This record gives sequence, C-alpha cells and structure tokens, in this order.
Amino acid sequence: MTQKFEKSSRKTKDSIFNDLAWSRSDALNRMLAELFEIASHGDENRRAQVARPEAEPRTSFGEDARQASQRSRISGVYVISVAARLAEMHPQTLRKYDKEGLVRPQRSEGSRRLYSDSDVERLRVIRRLADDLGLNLNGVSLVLDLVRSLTDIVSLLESSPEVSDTRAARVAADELRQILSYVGAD
DNA sequence: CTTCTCACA
DNA sequence: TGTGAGTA
Repeated sequence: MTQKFEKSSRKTKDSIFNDLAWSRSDALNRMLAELFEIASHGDENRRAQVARPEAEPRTSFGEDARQASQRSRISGVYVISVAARLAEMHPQTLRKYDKEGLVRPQRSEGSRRLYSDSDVERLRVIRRLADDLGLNLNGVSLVLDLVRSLTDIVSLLESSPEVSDTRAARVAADELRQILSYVGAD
C-alpha cells in the first residue's frame, strides 16, 4: 500500500496520498497503540486479555493471524482464472491489482498467484468501491486502509469493559459498524 | 512487459 | 486530447 504511493511520481495529487499513507501507517498506528494502552490500563489480568490488533499481522479485513489460519485451513485456494471468475473480474485486472499492491495473493513454487477466500472477498469489495461508488484506485486503496483502521477501532471499543461499558463507546461502535457495512466490509 | 480500447473531462 | 482503468 505505502509502497504503491512511494512508487508514484505524480506531483500534487499523489503527494497528498503520500501524506495520508504516512499518517495512517505511523501516526494513526501509534495512536491506536496508545488507545489500547489506555483501554487496558490499571488491570494487569485483563490487560493480557485485551485484543491488540497491531500486535498481530493482518490480512484483508482485520482478521488476526489465528483467524486467517483457521480460515485458510477450511477455505480453498484458487488460481487466478478461478479467482477472477469468483470475483467476476478479468484475470488481467487481478494481475494489475497485484502489481499495484491492492490485492497480494500468495505465490506457489512456480510463482503462480494463489488467491484465498479473503482475497476474493477483498476483490469483491474493490469492485463495489470502484464500479458502484466510482472511486479510482487511489481512492480504493485509501478506503481499504480506513476500513482496516476502523475495524481496529471497533475491536478496541469492544475489547475492554472500561471502554465498552460506556454508552459513548457503544454508540461509536454502532456508527463505525454502519460505515463498514456501507463500504461492504462487514 | 507493451499496446490497445474506451470513458471521461 | 491527456489520463486512468481495463483488456489483448
């Protein structure tokens, strides 16, 4: 994602996206980490139980590594032609998205792209954002980043009783879930 | 990879 | 007529 923005050489518009990408990957992630510290403050026993999205490597939509491995155990792996059919897209489009860093499938020994179910799900979200909502690919990248951040925030709001017991937290979590479902990332 | 079409402003 | 997205 960030890589995509760095690679771009366009001046005005892409420099804005560069700043946004930097803001997300650095400042926002720090803020989320601090929020999780606050959420788990003062209770060492509970601290260990609080979910920490930034602590685990992530896949498409806020899945942690454990969920992803559970999913991959039961879900199929598709070559590009099958994945394209499932996502109702042209295989060339998938190659382009891979090059742009929008969807990064696993690779086989022969360097063939292997798409998981979550990859296909992500492709469907992209199709909705691009085709239905008319976003360009930079906009899609931005929204997918925001979705990931909002997903982290929702899990924060639901993770710690100190936070989730407040009315404000419940209202905020409901609001964010509505936004995520509108984007199609629920 | 490059090249082409197509939509759009 | 230049640019972005998708396609050949």
